[in-house]
Amino acid sequence: MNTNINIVPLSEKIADTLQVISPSPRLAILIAIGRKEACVCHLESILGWRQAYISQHLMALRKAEILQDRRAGRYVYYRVKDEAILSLVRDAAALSGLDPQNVDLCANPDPGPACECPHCTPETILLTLPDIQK
Amino acid sequence: MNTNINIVPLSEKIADTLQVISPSPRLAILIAIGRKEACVCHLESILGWRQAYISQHLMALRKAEILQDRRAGRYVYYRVKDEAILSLVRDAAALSGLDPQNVDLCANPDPGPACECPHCTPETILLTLPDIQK
DNA sequence: ACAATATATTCATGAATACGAATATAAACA
DNA sequence: TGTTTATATTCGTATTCATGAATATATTGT
Repeated sequence: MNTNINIVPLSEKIADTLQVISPSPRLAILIAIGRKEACVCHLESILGWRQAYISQHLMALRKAEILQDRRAGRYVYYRVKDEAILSLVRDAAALSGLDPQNVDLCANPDPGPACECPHCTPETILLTLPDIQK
Repeated sequence: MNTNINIVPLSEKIADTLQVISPSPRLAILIAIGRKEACVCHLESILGWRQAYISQHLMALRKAEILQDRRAGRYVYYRVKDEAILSLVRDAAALSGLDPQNVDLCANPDPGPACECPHCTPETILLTLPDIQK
């Protein structure tokens, strides 16, 4: 069967997507977001990286239309547009000799008290918290 | 549930695999090989690239244990060790807005008369062919 | 032994990427 | 309005990668 599809342009298009997500900081961000949404301070707390560094990678992922952002006041929440990305990351984990379930287990963990966004600390709780790390 | 799995080393391990396969020349090679095996001149014929260029990428894929090689006289045949790699490439194609079936349709096409390896031109046919492009 | 063919490997150079530092922008607070 | 907080963006530099050119190695043919 003769096709009009040429391998070279096909693989270039596939490469465009894979090369956006394959740097490890971006994989970490995608896994950290998981199937929920997360804000930048959330990601800072989970990953322990500088805000500007995270923002740079968010910018690349946003530009590639892999992430969708939603602003709520000062906070910006990011969500993975297509869960197939996460599925692909799990498959890549399996290929790397890892248990794909570990990717799910890592996904969007509780960042703990370091993250004070409304998402993690609803107002009613925030008002009662002592002044920590301020 | 608290896990011992840290996102950062997990994503670094996944990145190791994804970064080996995500350059478009390597994707093209993996697709060209498909679920069969192919030799270097086969790939030359299909992809239209220089032999040394293809060999460099084959070396990287071999080093990452993604490809398995088999020598038959002068000819070296390459095969994709784990079909999950091809599955992942198909998924990446879908994410890139392509029809994953197109990846299968491209896989290991007939290279035509340019490839004279025993694989493509069994001896009985080779003996009867006129002297073309020699 | 030498030549031809198939393939692998190394090195140099230019391009692309990674990341830190600095700074800009937006929204809320005093 | 100015300050604070959350986040985005730009630029520079070091590092890594991509690829061409040259060459080395392995096998077969004469």
